[in-house]
Amino acid sequence: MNNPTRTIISRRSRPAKEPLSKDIIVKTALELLKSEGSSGLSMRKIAKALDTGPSSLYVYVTNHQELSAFVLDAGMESVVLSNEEGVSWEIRLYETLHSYLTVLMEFPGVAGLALNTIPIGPHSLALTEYILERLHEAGIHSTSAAWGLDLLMLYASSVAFEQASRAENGTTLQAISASYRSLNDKQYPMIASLQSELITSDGEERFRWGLEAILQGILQRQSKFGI
Amino acid sequence: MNNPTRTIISRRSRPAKEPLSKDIIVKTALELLKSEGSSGLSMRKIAKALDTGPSSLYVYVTNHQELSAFVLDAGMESVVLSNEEGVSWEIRLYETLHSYLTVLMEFPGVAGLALNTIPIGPHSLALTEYILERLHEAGIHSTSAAWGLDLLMLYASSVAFEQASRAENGTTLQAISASYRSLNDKQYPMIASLQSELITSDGEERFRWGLEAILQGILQRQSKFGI
DNA sequence: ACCTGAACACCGTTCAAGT
DNA sequence: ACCTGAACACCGTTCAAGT
Repeated sequence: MNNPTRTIISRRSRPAKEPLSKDIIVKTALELLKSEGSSGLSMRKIAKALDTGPSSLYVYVTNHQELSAFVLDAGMESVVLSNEEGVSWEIRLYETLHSYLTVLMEFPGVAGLALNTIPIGPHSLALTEYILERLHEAGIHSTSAAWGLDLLMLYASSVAFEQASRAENGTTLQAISASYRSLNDKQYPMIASLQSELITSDGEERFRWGLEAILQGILQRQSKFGI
Repeated sequence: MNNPTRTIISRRSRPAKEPLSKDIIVKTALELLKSEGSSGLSMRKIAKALDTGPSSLYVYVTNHQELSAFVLDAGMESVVLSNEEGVSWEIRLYETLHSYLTVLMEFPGVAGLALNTIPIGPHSLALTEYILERLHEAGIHSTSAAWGLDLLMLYASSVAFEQASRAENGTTLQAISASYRSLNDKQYPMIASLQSELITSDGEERFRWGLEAILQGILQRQSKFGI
């Protein structure tokens, strides 16, 4: 098959422009999202990055919202489903959701999509399946498992969304603490007395705290009511 | 001072246009949000509703984001802080957060703002103070109270946001259940087996379930670690 | 079958000019 | 001090026209 006389068949001179495809559109969109934040996810910018006009994209994607759903799922590809041997379901769940959070924060804008979009792409489904497996291991079944899944993903997504959108808006912690400090402590005594606790933000520890609170809540509700 | 000869001084003929003010801008914006969804919250539409050009708004508001923050707080005015006598902190908290959820869903778009924006307006602060009071009653203090507050508000806001944005996108429950039904149950056995539970959606009951799970989680973490 | 240009109906924001 | 018009730099989407 490998005829030596045809050695220099050379890469057949590629057309100046590679043809478009859903795949490279989604990939380009994801890169733009990473480099420019959620304003990078615009039909026009994606088109420009691909050296074409916005109308060209509509051959591969029916509208901006559908593209967003694809981008979300593509982003989910890099979530690591923790699968070490001999590690408790709880730790594996935490590690995985932490990875999910990290991915969402790496691509600002994807977090918004995660709340907007029904996660039915293959990578999202893999994550969903994984979480349900861990809950099953924990003895959480049926309605508790379904609603618990929802609660856990909602938690991680909204933490990421809150974080990302405040970062994009340039909301500094200082601005928040300044506004709390200026409060009338007669009118808002609880807020005033909890000032420093409200501002504290080791994100990592806080995220874990919330996750464990939710998990314990789910477990306890289940054992109490046997739902 | 009241000279009878000047009786018919009459309401001095008002100018054809009432002067603008931050107040009526915010009120108009809130109405548009209610009637048109989150796309109603645009400088141009608000201006048109006030029969002026968009540039006029910038006298009273520095930009769209600041206006959004005002609108969010104005929306919070109608949250009912449950204050019946002899009712447990838990029920009062549930009722109040349910009212918060209802308000957020009545104004689609406000839910997004609640996640975007630091809630430092007077009505938001009143709600914050109220929740901290109830947590205090429940014996939840310090870091647990601060983080618990955050978790509860994040929960209600994100449930509303998810609901509202799916409503705006026209995502039907049927679409979701159809996509779950079409799944390969070898690849996603857990999802397949929990199909009906995943789709179930008595919003009310589900919201309450999540809220109680979170509260129990907070209470238990506190008693366990004494944070 | 795919790509393009031009157009339509929108955005937020600025700024010189008017009263 | 307030309001206006016009402009700038953006959006998503459509559609007739080209290859």
